[in-house]
This record gives sequence, structure tokens and C-alpha cells, in this order.
Amino acid sequence: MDRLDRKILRLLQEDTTLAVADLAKKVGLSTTPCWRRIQKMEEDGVIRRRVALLDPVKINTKVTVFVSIRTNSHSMEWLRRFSEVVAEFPEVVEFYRMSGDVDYLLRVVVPDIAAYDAFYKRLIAKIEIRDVSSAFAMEQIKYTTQLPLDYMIIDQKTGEE
Amino acid sequence: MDRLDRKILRLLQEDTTLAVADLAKKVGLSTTPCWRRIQKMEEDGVIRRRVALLDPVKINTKVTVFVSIRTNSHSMEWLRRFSEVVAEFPEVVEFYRMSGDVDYLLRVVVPDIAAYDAFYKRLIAKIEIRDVSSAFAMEQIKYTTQLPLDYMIIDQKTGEE
DNA sequence: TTTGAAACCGAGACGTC
DNA sequence: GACGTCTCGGTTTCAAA
Repeated sequence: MDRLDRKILRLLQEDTTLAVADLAKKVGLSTTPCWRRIQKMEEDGVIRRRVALLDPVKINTKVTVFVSIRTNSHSMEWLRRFSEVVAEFPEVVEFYRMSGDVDYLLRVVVPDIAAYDAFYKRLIAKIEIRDVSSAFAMEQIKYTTQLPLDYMIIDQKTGEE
Repeated sequence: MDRLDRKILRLLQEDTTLAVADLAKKVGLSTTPCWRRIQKMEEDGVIRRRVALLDPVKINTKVTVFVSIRTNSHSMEWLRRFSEVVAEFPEVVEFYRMSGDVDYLLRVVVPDIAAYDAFYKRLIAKIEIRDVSSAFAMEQIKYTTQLPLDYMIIDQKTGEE
């Protein structure tokens, strides 16, 4: 992968509506090679999928809650079961195993506090958890699916630009 | 919006590659009305954008760090400046103003701990922050851009299905 | 071996019934 | 909601660099 691939990815992370020909122009490439690079990156799994992003407000899920979880059961088995349970809840959009103080962190999206409370009850009904603490986001100041491309490992052969 | 719109959104949140005709079939609609519904939802801003999702591992940003921030300056002015600074860093993919103990929460993606340290130094060089605490994710168990559609406000006229 | 132009063909974007 | 048309863009081929 080189700088041109990076440019292509940068554009595709913003908008996949862009026609290959236009994209090629912006990147400074002609259509065919640009198209081939995209194909390759799809094959290689660099490009995972192409999806639609919706407006959380219009979908009635504007409230984000971060849920910190501590557990007693540090077994693989418990984690497996917990992962299964969490996967069932579409409200959980992110789920991390953490180092340090907290064991797991969830990002949950719901319409309002009442809905969060309902979600919470459904969750703890499904699985035993030692300690749960919820932090509410008042405002989402930034949210992007665009990963920084500056750390990409670049094939230097191509030289400048 | 009704149940059919919801079905359409569910599919588009998974994959925008799907041809309108195929999507229509899955939803149980013929092509034109399905296409028109999509158009409408784009106009209405329910569908925000269509983007490519990349593989964090391949892009060399597999480490997620949650950064909790406390500040002394609770002024609008400080927040404005802080937002500006944060917006400059592509490593910050999410940024929330929180209620309670912590004032702000960032999700930062980097290749490794060393890169996080470098990021951290660049950040605090740019703006005064009272207290910063970083929590590292060991594993990303779930990450989705698909919002739950169960809370959508549905026009009941259509009745069942 | 890689590139770019040009042709092919299917799908999207509408208008009309 | 079904057609039909028109157009544009993705895909492939092929000649040239």
C-alpha cells in the first residue's frame, strides 16, 4: 500500500457515493488502476464494508450511556456468556474489555433515561454482574467512523506523494 | 415512517452495496416505491451518508484508549477551544461531554501505547487540562455503526408487518 | 508489467400510466 | 405499484507505453 491507496481510503471513508472516475481524478490516477486498487483493498479486507450512517436524532437514539462493568467471574466461560448476552442487545453499539480498574465498558444508545433504565433491567436480568456504573453523555461533540490513516504502513517504493 | 422504512434502514445499515431491486425484494416491495422511500429518507436526513468501514488492524490503529478529562474551566469559551483542538486530531474518533464526575470523554485510536503517549503529549501541549486519566481497551468485543431501530417513531397507519 | 482509452452492459434515476 | 426509457457508472477488453 502506498500514498495513493491512502488517498483513496481517505475519500472512501468520507463518502462511497463518489464515482470511481471522479475519485480517480481527485487522487490523480485514471479510472482503471484506481478501480483495481479498490478491488484489491476489498479482497485484502482493508475495506471491510460499505454502510449507511443514520441520524441518531431521527432514529430516536440520541442518548449515549457509557456503562462500566466490574465482575467477580474472570473466567473465559463467563466472558463468553456475557458476550453472547450483550450481542443480543442492539442498544449496545460498542463493547470493550478493559485493563485496569474497570473490566468492561459498553457504549449504549437509547432515546432517553427511562429507556436506559429499562435496558439496564433487562441486562441484569440476563446475567450476574458485580458492579455496574453508568455515565451519561450530555452531548456528542464528535463521532466519526474515519480511522486515522497516518499510521498506515506504507510501501516506500513509490517515493514522494 | 413505517415498518417498511425500518426494514430498508436495517438493510442499508448493514450493506449499501445491495442493488435497489434486491433490497426491494427482501423488503417485499417493488423497485420504484422502494427507491422513492430511500430518496425521501436521504432528503429528510434520516440517512446521513454512505461510507466505507476499514479494518483497524490493517490500518494499524488497533488500540483504543478512553480518555477521561476533568477541567477547571467550565466556560463556553474553553469548550469551544477544546473542541477545536480535538477536531484537529484524527486519532480522536469520539468525543462526549459527560454528566457527573468526568467532564469529557474521548475515544482515541492509535497503533500502540507508545503512539498514545506521543498523542497525549501533543494534546496537552495544545491546551490546559486539569486532570486526564487514560483507560486502555484490551479487546474490542463489539463495534457497530448500526443503531437500534426499535425506538423509531413509527407511523401506525400501515398496520401489521 | 502496468496504464489508459474506449466499448459493453447492467443498474439507477426518473416520468408516465 | 408496474413499466419503460434514458443515462450514467462499474466492469472488462485491448492496445500502447
